[in-house]
Amino acid sequence: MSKKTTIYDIAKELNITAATVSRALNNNPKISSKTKELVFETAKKMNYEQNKLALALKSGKSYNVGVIVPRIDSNFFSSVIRGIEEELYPAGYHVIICQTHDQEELEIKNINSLLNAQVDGVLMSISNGKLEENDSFNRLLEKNVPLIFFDRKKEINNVSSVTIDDFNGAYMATKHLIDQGCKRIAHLSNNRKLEIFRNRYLGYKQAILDNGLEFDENLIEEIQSKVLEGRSTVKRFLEMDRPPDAIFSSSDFTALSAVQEIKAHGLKIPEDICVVGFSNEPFTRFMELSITSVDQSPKEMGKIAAQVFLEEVKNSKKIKSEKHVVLTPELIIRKSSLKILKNKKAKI
Amino acid sequence: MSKKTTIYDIAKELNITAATVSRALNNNPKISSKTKELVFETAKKMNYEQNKLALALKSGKSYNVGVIVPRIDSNFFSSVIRGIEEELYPAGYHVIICQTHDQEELEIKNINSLLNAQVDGVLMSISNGKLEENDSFNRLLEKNVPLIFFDRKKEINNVSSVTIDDFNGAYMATKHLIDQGCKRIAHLSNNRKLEIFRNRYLGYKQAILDNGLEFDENLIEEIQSKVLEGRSTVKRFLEMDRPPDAIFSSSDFTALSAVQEIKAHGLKIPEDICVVGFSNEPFTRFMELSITSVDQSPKEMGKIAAQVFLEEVKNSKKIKSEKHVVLTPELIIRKSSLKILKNKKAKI
DNA sequence: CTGTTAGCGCGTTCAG
DNA sequence: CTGAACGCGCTAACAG
Repeated sequence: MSKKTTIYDIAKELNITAATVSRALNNNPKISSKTKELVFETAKKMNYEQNKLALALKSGKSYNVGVIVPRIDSNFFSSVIRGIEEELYPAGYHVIICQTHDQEELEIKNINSLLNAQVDGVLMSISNGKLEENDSFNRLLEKNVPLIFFDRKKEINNVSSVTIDDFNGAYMATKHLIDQGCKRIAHLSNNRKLEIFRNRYLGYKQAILDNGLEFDENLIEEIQSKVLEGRSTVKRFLEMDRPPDAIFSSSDFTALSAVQEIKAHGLKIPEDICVVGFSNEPFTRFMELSITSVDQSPKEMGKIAAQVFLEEVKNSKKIKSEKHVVLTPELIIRKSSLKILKNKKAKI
Repeated sequence: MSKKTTIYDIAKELNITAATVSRALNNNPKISSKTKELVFETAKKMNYEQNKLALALKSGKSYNVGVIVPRIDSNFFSSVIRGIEEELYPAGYHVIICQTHDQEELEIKNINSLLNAQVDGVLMSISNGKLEENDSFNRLLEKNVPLIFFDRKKEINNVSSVTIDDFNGAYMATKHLIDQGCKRIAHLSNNRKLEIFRNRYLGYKQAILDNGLEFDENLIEEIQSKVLEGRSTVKRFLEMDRPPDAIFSSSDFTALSAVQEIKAHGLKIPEDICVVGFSNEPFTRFMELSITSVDQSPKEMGKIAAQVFLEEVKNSKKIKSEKHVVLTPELIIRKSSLKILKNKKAKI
């Protein structure tokens, strides 16, 4: 109701200029401490609050940062966001969260909207599209809007990224299955045009080869990470002449569907077949049959992505240089893959 | 890199005034269609894009709307948000999502931040705090920022809300358990200072009383909706002299913990004890032992909340009037409570 | 140390 | 139908 008080109001109150008030409020050293005090006092008294919009117009900065993720209802992404928030709020930034639902058109729309909202930067995990000639990234770069990828990245000049070592995570997971005595390990993959899934595939493959197991293309399938779609693939696996004795999934959600399908077939986990997922979603721990998974320290990832952004903003004048942070994944071993007791160090 | 083109640039290009350009762009009827065409053409040619910040400063509108939820990694809230987005994006608004993590201090901080960001409205589901003398809501109202509650609301003058009929949802769920032959139905409640949990409690109670069952206070416990906290309570229930034969939980997450604890005790679901949750989170469907739950049509809820907001903005001059939309919940019956085959209509 | 002036980009009178 | 001028709230440049 009551009109917002501006620096002019408090200037009039004190018989000084708005400029002086502005300087005082910004702690400009050229202002006498007396007037500063006075200004701060009456500012408080009059319930003054800085108009961010005017500041934004003037400075060209909106203090808004866009975060684009495939979806927010996976613990991985919501945790990354949490990390970003924790780092960015104290720095005075706001976070605008957008979802692509893995649709490229939405991704482009989101980028345009954020550009339109004059965001100071964009932190994103790219969507699962064809990705061939999507130039929306370039539009960001043209406008000099810092862009930082996390998790799902793409190689672009001058664009920094924060990821985990997906190759190694997959390698560890597969090696663990091999250590458990598994000989035919299937892999539920995902769109391998995305680096993360390609790297998980490669890590899996390397572990197979390094350990003298047979590498069988038939045991690999590229599916969407939807719970239901995974089941048919697993069904096919189980009905093979030589079915797998383990499944390494590049997603916890497909790992879940694998568990369901395996049980439906009357097989036992981990006795008949072991299962390992990826992401360490909370449900993998809470299930009665807990699922082994690879943790990606998502909150940490978000924090670091935010830090990289803040640095880029600070050094905006200097020549941009890419920064690529790679976090180390951790294998969380649970029931779904634990055939052998830890201390036995069995050798099959 | 290249300076953004403004209406001045395109004015100079055409030897007219910025004002004319502005009017043309806004389809002001007083502009000749010829100049309009011309303006639109060159605007496109010069890659003109409206500076929202300037517009915001001028109009006092930021075209940003704040959405505050306890957390985003529950399907319920992320679906509500999805609904809000679908309604608000086409109207030119952006959505800033904030999480309270059920901490009142964060709630207050979020409101202040949003206020600071000059949002045009706030849609929120209140947090699980003491809630006694929290005046941050009033600060919104004082500044005439439309506030709309969804799901978790609070009675405040001039504040609209969108909720489901929690009483009835709980009543239906409890009645269903009674129809299944259950006689001692426990209730996992939650902070009953929040209307939703109070109403679910009341619906449960009413169903018990209406059907001549014994209402036993010992079978009710007010817990946080954390998976782990629930287990100890269920443990206590199961170790009673006369343990319950059903559990109605006001949250799917505690329902999940109940299932785990019951299984750990070697009891069978639904034969020995039935379980019903609330919210219809996806995992209730995907679990091997699927859980009966009450669906809250979250996306619909989000859409309606957004519509109510848009209306309030449109009629900002008129006297504000509260609007309270109450959606009808739906009981989704699954394995965890299905003792009796549907068609038998048994009567115990 | 502080006042004056100007401009960020837009919409909106008020004239013509 | 269109131009000139102003103001939104703030900061930065230039004076003094």
